[in-house]
Amino acid sequence: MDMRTAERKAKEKENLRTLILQGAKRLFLEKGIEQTTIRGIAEEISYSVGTVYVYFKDKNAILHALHSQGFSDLGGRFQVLLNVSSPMERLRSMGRVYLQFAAENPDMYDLMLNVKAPTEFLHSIHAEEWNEGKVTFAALKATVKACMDAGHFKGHQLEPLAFMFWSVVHGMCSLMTGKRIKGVNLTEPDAIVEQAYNELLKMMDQV
Amino acid sequence: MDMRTAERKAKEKENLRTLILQGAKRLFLEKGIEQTTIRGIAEEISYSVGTVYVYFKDKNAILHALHSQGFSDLGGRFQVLLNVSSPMERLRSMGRVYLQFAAENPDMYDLMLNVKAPTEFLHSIHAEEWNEGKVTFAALKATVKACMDAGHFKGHQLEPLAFMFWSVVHGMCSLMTGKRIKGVNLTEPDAIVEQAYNELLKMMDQV
DNA sequence: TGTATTTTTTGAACATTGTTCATTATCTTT
DNA sequence: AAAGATAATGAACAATGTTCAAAAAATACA
Repeated sequence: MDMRTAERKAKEKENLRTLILQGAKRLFLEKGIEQTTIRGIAEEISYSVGTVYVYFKDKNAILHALHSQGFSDLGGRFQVLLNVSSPMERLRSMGRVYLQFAAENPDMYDLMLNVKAPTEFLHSIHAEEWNEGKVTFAALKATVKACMDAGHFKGHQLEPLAFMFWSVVHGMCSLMTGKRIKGVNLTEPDAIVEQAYNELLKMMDQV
Repeated sequence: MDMRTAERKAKEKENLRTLILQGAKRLFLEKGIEQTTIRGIAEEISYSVGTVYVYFKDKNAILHALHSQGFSDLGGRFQVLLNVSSPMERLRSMGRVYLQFAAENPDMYDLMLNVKAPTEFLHSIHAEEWNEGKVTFAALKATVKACMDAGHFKGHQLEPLAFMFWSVVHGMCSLMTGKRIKGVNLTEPDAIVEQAYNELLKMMDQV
């Protein structure tokens, strides 16, 4: 096959792949994850069901690709925080950014950290590592380490402490996106989350 | 209808209802939530599919009933802790009990706090309150309040603080049951969770 | 340019799911 | 024992993920 046509074909392939992903994301954000069907995606982009399966092994592969996009987005927001010089302020900002990301993209957050499909996809291709999670957690750990290097969190261990911070904000996001707060509390979910995060910051200040 | 036969029939109805639930739970714990089908449940207890629908509106109703059982179990474990007189020690124990419950019953925990079906059931019957969650959170709030009454957590607000505590332990449980830790960390999930909880306790001590 | 080969796309077909409801079977009353 | 009420049934339906032989389109070659 001609060199240049090969290149073009590769590009067309990549384009169709992203087209499928775009259609999937559109449906996914519009109608929710359960209501996003392969047939729906195919119709959305005016291709047949079979074509979708040429570009993606199965539905889990599509959801995994979308989940990766979500982490890429979140990672980009974390990058911006490198401008914040004070490690403690950077850590506080990371939490706020994380909470805001989940509040703005609840379905995406759900897909990234609650839905089983993405990790099941990893399992199906015999990948035992979860890169997106590793990278995100590494960013958090680096920030916590900088705090400790600056003299904070004396008597604490880096990794468990970082995991604890992740757990707090993830727990809040999970309860929020899962609509578990609404049924329990009278106040607005967003408000209680913000207040709760401030309680954490208060505690952190005293350490 | 005869009074006593009416009673007997009511009892039989109740029995079949719990039989269905038992079968559902057995399948659910054995093969996971996705693989638990109405047909499977019916076969498990040697009844027909139609019968299941006589006793439960739909699949969500069954999953909601199981989720309620889970909260009932957890609530029972919390009751035991009323024997712990020190409010702070009671609070610490509640966290441990919560973490242990999730570690011992990961699928149940998932159903109780991650899976959408139970809350969707509530929505379908136009119930805006989530009783199981309310009761559980109330128990936590009461304990935190006792701590504050005893002079702890000065300068903190009850409800946001309690929600923050819930978020930490729930976040840990969610990351654990969702198998999000394994792909990120080399150490054992159980170990990092225990260490992270200890980091939280350290922080709480200094407040 | 016309034909052969390779690549891409298609959609009918299958298995499995939740759900419904007319029919059948069982039990209760008279 | 017959009539009436209650309970259980499972065939049928619509929707889903998935497969794969066939058709269509693109490319290579003469």
